[in-house]
Amino acid sequence: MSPARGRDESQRSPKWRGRREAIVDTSARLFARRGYHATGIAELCEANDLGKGALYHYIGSKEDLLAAIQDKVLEEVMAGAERVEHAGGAPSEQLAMLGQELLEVVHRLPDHVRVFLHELPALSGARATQFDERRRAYEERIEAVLRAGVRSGEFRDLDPWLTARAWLGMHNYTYLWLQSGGRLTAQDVATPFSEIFLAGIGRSAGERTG
Amino acid sequence: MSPARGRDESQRSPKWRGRREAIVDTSARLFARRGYHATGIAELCEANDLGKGALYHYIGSKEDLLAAIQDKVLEEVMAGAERVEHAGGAPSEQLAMLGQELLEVVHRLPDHVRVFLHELPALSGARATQFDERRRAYEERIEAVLRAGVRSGEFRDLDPWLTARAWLGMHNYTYLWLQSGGRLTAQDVATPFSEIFLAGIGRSAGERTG
Amino acid sequence: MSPARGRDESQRSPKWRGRREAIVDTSARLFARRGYHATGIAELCEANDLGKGALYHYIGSKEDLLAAIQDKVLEEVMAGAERVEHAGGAPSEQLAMLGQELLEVVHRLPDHVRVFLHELPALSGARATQFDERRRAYEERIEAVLRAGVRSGEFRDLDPWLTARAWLGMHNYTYLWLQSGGRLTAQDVATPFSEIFLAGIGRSAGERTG
Amino acid sequence: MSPARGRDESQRSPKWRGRREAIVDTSARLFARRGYHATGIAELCEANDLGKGALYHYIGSKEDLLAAIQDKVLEEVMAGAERVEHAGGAPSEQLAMLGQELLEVVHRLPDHVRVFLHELPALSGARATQFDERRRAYEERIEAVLRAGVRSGEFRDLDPWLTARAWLGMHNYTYLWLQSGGRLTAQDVATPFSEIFLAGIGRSAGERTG
DNA sequence: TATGAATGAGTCTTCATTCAT
DNA sequence: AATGAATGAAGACTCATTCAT
Repeated sequence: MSPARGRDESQRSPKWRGRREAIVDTSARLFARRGYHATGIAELCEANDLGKGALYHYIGSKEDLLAAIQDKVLEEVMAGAERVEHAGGAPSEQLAMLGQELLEVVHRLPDHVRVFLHELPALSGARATQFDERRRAYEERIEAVLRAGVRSGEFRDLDPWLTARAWLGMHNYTYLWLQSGGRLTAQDVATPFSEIFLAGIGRSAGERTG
Repeated sequence: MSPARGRDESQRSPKWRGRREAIVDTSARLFARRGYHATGIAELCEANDLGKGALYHYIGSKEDLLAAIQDKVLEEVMAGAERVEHAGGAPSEQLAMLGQELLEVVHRLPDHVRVFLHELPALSGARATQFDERRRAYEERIEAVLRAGVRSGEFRDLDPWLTARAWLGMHNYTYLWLQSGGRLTAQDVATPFSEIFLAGIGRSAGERTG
Repeated sequence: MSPARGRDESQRSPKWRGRREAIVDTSARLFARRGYHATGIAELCEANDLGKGALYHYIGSKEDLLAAIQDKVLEEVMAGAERVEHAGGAPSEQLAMLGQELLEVVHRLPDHVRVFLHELPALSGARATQFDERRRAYEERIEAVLRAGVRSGEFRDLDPWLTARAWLGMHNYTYLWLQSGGRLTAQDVATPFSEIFLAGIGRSAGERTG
Repeated sequence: MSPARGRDESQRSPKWRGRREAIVDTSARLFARRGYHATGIAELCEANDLGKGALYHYIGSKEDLLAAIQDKVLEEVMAGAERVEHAGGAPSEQLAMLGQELLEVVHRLPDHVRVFLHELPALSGARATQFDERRRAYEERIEAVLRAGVRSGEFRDLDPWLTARAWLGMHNYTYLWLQSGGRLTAQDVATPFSEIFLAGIGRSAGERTG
C-alpha cells in the first residue's frame, strides 16, 4: 500500500541502487511478456538469480517494482517532451521532435512501455492517480502543440483532442513491434510517421479532402 | 486447458446460449476494468448474479470465457473486413471503409476490444496460436490495401508494413476512450481519422513533404 | 483489516453457523496452548479436520477467528454481570455473585479466557479499541459495587480502583488452573474466594488491621 | 534451539555484558507491547540501534533473549523470597513481606514480568521445563507459609493450594497496571493488598463468614 | 565489533475448479 | 439449473539466522 516501503532509496549504497535498477529492467521484460499479474515472485527470483528474501531486499513489494518500471517510462518521456519544449520551433517541428523523442523511448525500453500502457490499473490508489495525472500532462502537451498549429494556420482547422488521440495511438502502439534488437531504429519509424501525420493535418490537405 | 470443454455450444438450448452470451459480455467489462488475471471467479459470479456451480455450467472455464470474448471481437472485425472486400472500390475507399468498420466494433464493444488487445498472452498454447493467425490475417489485409494503392498510384511510395502499423495503432488504440455511452459515434471518429490518414499517404502529400 | 469479511454471519445457514462455532472453540484451545501468533493456519486446519480453503470458508481471517473467541468471552462475562445487576442485593452479595458468574465463565471456557487475556494486543486498530472499551465497562462495574459498599458502610474505607484490581487479579488469573475437566467446580473456587475477599474488605476487618 | 549458544556469558568482557543487559531490557519492552512472536528481529535491531549482525553478536538467538528476560524475573523473585525466608517472623509477616518483595519486582520490571507470565510456552523443551520448576518452587513457598499459618492458628482452616492461587493472582496480575513510571509505588499497593488478604484469611474472619 | 546482503522455510491468504446435494 | 462446501496448489510476503566483508 505505502508508496515507499523500507528505507528511502536515496539512503542506499550505490551498489544497492545499481542492483535494483538491473532488477527493475529484468523484471520489466517478464511483466511485458506474461503480464504483471501472471508473473510470479518465483519467476522474478529466477530471472534475477536471487532468492525470495534477497529480491525483497531490493524491491519492497511487487507493486513497488511495477511502479518503478512505470516511473522510468514517465520520467524519460517527460524529459523528452521538455527537451522539445526548450528547443522551440514551429508546431510542425515540435510535433516531429515529440514523435522522435517518444519513439526513442519506445525503442530503448519497449518492455517498460508495454508494462506502462497495460498495467496502469494494477497500481493501487494514490499511485494510480499520480501516474494518471502525469500521463494526462503529456497528452495535453500534444494537444497544445496542435492548437498552436491551428492558430498559426500551419495546420488546418481540426479537433485538437481527437487529433492528439490519433497521434498518440499511432506512436504509443509501436511498443508492439519496435524493439532495440530489431532491424528498425527509432528514426526509421519517426520520419515516415511524421510525414504521414504532418501531411495529414497540413492546411492544403484539409482543403483537398475536407 | 482443453480448448473445448463440455458439450459443444451448438448442442445447447437457445436459453442457455442467450444466458451464456450475457455472461460473456458482463465478464468482458470486468476483465477490461481490472485485467483478466486480477478478476476472480467470485467477482464474475457476483456480477452475473450466479453461484460458482451455475457459472461454470455456462462458461466451462475461466480461459474459455476469455477466449469467447476475444473470439467475439475477431469475428466482428473479420466480418467487417469481409463486407468491405465485397463492396469493392478504390484503395482509399477501401481503407476508409475498413476504418469505419473497425471503429464501429471498438465503439460497440470497447471492453471486448481492450481485453482482446491486452490479454492475448493469457491464452494457452493452441488457442493463442490460432488467434494470432487470425489477427495477422486482418493486418495483412490492411497491408494489401496499401500495396494496391501504391501500385495504382493513388498512394505515394510508402512502406506498406510500416504504414499499416501506423494505421492500426491509430485505430486500435481508440478503445481507450471510444465507448458506446460516450458523446462520440464511430462515424465521428472514422471520418477525421480517414481524412488525416488518406491526406497523409496520398500522392500529392508525398511529393510535398517527402 | 475489515472487522467483517465476506458475507455477514447472519446470512449463513444454520449448518454453517454451527460448524463455525465448533471451529472457534477448537481453535481457542490451540491458541491457548501455543499462543495466537505461534499457531499456524496449518495447525488450525488439522485440528478442525479441514483444508485451508475450507477453513477460510468459515473464519474469514485468522484475526477474525481471534476476535470471535474474544467476543464470546466478553459476551458471556457481560451477560453474567447483567444478571447480577438485575438480581439486586447488598454490595457484598453483588460482589459474591459477580465472582460466581465470572468463575463460571472461566471454568466453562478457560481456553477462550486465556486467549482473551493474553491476545488483546494481537487485534488491529478499531477492533482493539472496541474490546478495550467493553473490558473497561466490566471493570468499572466492579469499582461501582465497591464504592456502593463503602458508601453504605458495608465495606471499610478503601480505594475502589485499587481494590477492584485486587479482585480482578484474583479471579481472572484462575484461567491458569481452573478447567472444565478438572476436579474443581466454579462454586468450589467462588465460595472461598468470596470469603477471603469480603472478610478482607469488611468494616470490622478494616478496624482491626487498618 | 540449543540452550546455550556461543561462548558462555561469563567469558565476555564487562563492556559486552553491559551492552547485553541493556539489549535485554530494551527488548523486554518490545516483547511486552507486541508479544514475543509478533516482535521481529528487525524491530529489535531498530530499538537497540544495532544492525542484525551486531545484535546477534550479543543475543545468541531470539529465544536466548527471551530466556534472559524470563531468567531475570525469576532471579529477582527468588532472591526476594530468600530474603524473606532469612528475615523470619510469623506467617502473616512472611506473607506481607513476600507480597512487598514481589510487587517491587513487578514495579521495577513490569515488562519483564509480563513477558515472563505470557511467554513461557514460547520456550522450547528443556528450558521450559527448567523455568516451570523454578516457578513451581516459588508457588510452593507461598503454600508453605499458608500451611504454617494454619498450623499455628494464625490463619483459619483454609485450603493452602487454593488460597495460594488467590494470593498469586492478586499479586502477579498487577503487571497490567503497576509500572515504574506510574503514580503508585510498590508499597502503595503492597500494604492495602496485605490488609485485604490477611484480614481475609485471619482466624476471626473465618469464624465470622464461614 | 559491526554491516547488510542472502537464504529458504515459513507466514497468511486466494485461486480456479469440482462435486455432492 | 443451481448451490456452496471442499480442495490443495499457488499467491505475495516475512521470518530468524548466517556470513563475507
